[in-house]
Amino acid sequence: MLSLLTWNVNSIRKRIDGLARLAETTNADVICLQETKVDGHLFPTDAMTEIGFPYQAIAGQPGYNGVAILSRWPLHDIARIHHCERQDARHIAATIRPEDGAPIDEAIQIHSLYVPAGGPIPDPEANPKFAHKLKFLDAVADHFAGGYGYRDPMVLMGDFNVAPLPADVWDHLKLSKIVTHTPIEIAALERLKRSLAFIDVVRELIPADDPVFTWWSYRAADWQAVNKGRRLDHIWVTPPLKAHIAGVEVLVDVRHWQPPSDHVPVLLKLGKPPAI
DNA sequence: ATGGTAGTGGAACTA
Repeated sequence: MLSLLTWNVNSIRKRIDGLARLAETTNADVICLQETKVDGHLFPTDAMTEIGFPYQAIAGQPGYNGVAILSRWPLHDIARIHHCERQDARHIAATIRPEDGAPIDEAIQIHSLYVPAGGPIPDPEANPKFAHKLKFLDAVADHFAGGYGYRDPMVLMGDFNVAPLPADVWDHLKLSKIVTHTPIEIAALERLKRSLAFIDVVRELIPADDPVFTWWSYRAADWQAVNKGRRLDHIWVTPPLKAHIAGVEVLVDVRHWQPPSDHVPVLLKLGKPPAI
């Protein structure tokens, strides 16, 4: 069994205790992080090694963005990927291999992705941040379509900043013109999904009509009572891994841990496919 | 249509 977890930490330096607790409670083999908000030389390398993740692929910048992959197993072919002619640290990939002892049959490529939030106005003409978000989603789709095949075992996880289904937000009608849930973004996310025939693991196991949220704004005093959440964080796999999906969990309780990120982790367990 | 909070870095920006 291989456990992979994704979490937008909103500053890794504020979430070291939370990551230690997650390492203990989930036995994750691999953790993909987004919004580490730290440049490389200030990344808490030693702290992450101490909690069980000596292998680290990091891409950082001061103050904003920042992605990483932490692993109990060696990481190969680390790639810091840039889109839209920017140097933003939003996409990093690495491969784990069975010959290193990882509990997998074949090498798996793992991607940690942080899609731009897109600003408040859902109009690419009026809002350059929203235009960037749409272009970024297309660029990632082109990157996958051009450089990989859907037969490659791959896990793509991270903060995609889009809640595609009606049950991925607290009120579909109220949010249909709100950035993260507009039709134009959802269409761009669907194009990305089709680039490698990705499978949305959470919706593979949880009925499409069941509300699932991974993010609650900091600005609600009692986030749980109000429960105005959205499913912005996702785990997708390519078709070869579909039969290996052994479980998925949104760790909602982590939103209570102090001090909290506004996002919660999502956990995927991959096992051997059932014998036929 | 506004404001509510968190984080970085030490003001203004991003989310």
